[in-house]
Amino acid sequence: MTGLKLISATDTQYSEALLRSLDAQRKAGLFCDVTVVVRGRRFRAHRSILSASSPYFHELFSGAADVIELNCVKPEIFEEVLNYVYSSKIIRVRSDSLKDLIACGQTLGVRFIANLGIPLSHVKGLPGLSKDENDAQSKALQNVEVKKPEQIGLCAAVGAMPVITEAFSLSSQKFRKCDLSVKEKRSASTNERNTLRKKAHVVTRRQNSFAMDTEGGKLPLDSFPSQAQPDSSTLILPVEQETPDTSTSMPSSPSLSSALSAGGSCGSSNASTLVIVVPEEPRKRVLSGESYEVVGVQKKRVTTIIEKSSDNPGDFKLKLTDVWSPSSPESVMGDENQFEIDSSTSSFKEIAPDGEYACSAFPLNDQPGESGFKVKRGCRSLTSSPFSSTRSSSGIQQRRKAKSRQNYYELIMDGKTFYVCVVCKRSYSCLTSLQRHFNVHSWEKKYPCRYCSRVFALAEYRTKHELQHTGERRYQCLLCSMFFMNYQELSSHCKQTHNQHPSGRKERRDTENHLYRLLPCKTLEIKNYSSISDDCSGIPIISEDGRTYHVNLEKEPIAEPVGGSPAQGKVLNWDDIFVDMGPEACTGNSINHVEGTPEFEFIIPETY
DNA sequence: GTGCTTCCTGCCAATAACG
DNA sequence: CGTTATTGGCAGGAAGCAC
Repeated sequence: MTGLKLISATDTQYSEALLRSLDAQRKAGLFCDVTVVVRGRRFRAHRSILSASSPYFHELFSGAADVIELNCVKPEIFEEVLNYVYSSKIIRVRSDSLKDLIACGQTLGVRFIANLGIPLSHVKGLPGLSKDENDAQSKALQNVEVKKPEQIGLCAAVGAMPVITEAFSLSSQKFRKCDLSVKEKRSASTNERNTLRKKAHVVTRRQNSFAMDTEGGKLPLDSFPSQAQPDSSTLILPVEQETPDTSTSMPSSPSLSSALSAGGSCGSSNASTLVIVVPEEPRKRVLSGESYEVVGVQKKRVTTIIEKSSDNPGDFKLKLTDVWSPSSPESVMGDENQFEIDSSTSSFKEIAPDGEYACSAFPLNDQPGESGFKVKRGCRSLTSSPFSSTRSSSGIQQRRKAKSRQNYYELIMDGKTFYVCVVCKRSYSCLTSLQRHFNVHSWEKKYPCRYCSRVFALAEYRTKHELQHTGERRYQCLLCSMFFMNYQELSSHCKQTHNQHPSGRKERRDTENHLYRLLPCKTLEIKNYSSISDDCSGIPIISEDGRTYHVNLEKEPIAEPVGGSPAQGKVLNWDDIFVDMGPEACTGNSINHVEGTPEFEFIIPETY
């Protein structure tokens, strides 16, 4: 029985290729079995595709309808929806049509399009979005034209549960209205939807297909449209994922149209550029070798209005970015796919370095075994393009990001990119800051103190902590020659004793005339920290999450400051380290380096 | 309220890894 | 060897906490 393994393989390009093939068939009129007539304009399509993408059509096609007349939307809007259904991309849309597009997506239950109208306010730390401003903006966004889920039938009681509303009713008179607590709040938008809905007329539809009962009834789980397995007897409105689980969390999506209309409410300046993060359903991926699933791998689609065209005020560009992101730091790396939509052209610009749409030319990850093949790094095709220069520079970034773990969302506002932690939604202007921060969540690396049992998530925390053990005072006030252990002590001293800022600055940006000097850190000259890794040598340590680590004390000896022989051949003694230790430096049980116990205490930050 | 400690994050330099 | 990615130190503010 040895040597037998179950092999799983996933063709990650299949779905993309299949969709392209179906789209080609649609455009060629091949095998189309349904016609949608929108204000006299006919659209041929495949019943199964529409029904799988839209609960609206699913209900309609539950009957025997071959021809559907749909007058509640504009033909050009429906064409965009249809393009999305067959390509997963929004190819071209004018900003003044976006509201209609979102409304159409909500009406038809096309989640991606409907979710374009979810507020920005859930992203923390954005400039100009303080707590109060966040609240204010949230309130402001509720007043704009975009219909948030709660405004169209989502009440607090149901939370993230899908809600049956009359949103998909073709004739609202035939159905009872939802008795929801937020009735008043949604009234305005509901009326608007009713207006749209009443315009709709279906030539053929299944009888009683829109019956619903929300009075005390348990609402069905939403599964549309990505995992379209709708209950044939109900219609389900796609709703925002509220308060996502941190393990599979995704930030709530900012509102495209809200931001468009709100304009300068986001940030200090009138925002001409903003980004929308639209989450999709977490996907499960099967890795080879063992038949286990990585749950929580997420695909984020970042939609960016790059700029408004100066020529046509109504035109804008959309940049869509797909980011496959593992929720776990041990998960596979993701890739990132971008393309840019230019409203003034019929084509879109690729920003990704891939020759094809990024997702088709670049597997979901390049780890062997994931999909049966491996894309060698740097070998992705770079086809000639009029935007080659842009592609080149962004391609570098793409490759960087692809190499790094994608534990973030990108958020672009006013041309500035922010990186949002998928766990805590903090935003960072520097990707390195976020990557460093993420270890607070993942604890992928652990930084144990050499003198006690504490372990830190950041190397800097450990360094500062160890300075307390050694008592080294590196900060010297130049006015009174006193030494201090850290900047905070120095700063406090300068302000209290000398009534000056330690930088000696007159202005905030003045970096000259420091009132202190910083001595080299002797503590850190004792190199080769012990580290925790997955190496099987060394002392095994079982962390609180049940994983086993090994501390290699042979390779990375625990420092022995007293008479020890530090690495790198430099002999240090306490006189080299201590400036003025004093009795208080050894208080408590902080120093136990003699024992060198490998049983670390994991210090979980409160913010974790 | 005050003082101390810890945490956070933009910025930057050093180092490692890669092609 | 040049470029890119990673790591970690520093500044300085904010938050938390004890008193």
